Amino acid sequence: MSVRLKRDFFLKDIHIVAHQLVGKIIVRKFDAMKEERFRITEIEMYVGEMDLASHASKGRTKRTEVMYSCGGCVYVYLIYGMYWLLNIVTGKKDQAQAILVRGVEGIDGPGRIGQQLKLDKSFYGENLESSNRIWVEDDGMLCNYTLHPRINVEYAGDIWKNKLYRYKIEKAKL
DNA sequence: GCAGTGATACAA
DNA sequence: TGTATCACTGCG
Repeated sequence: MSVRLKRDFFLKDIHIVAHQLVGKIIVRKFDAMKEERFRITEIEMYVGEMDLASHASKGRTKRTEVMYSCGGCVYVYLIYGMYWLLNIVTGKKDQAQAILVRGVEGIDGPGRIGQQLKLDKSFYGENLESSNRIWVEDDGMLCNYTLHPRINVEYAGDIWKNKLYRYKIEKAKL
């Protein structure tokens, strides 16, 4: 029995949402016939404007605008001209928190997830509570996870690049 | 180890 | 207008 997560799940502080999001299921409906499910195995937190690794550290721009809306929206952006990365906005309006989905079951790597889920700029700002093509479900599975530093954030300075903001599911629990 | 790739942000 | 940068991947 799988239940779609409502907006209030994402409105909590990012630290709470992140540890509850590990093991949840991303559902991507491609058309009437095709609907695929992916259990989240790895995520990273970007905790707000003060986080020097976050796009929001540069303030509000056209690209980061959706990070400033309240939780439950999708933030996608194109990186290196090739890959659409999937993020989920959390917290209250103007907190600028977002969680990068770095791995799901069967797909390792944020760029590959974007390819597999056929993401593009039209997903920018998509509402996870009401969308008919992408949402998140809870099937009740509880997962343990391990903490690690984030990847490719060398530019963020000693304090922020070393934060244990990457959550990885324990393989044994899958 | 590093090329490929193009939108974005900011300087000018 | 130009250009430096980039929350990555795949092929050496």
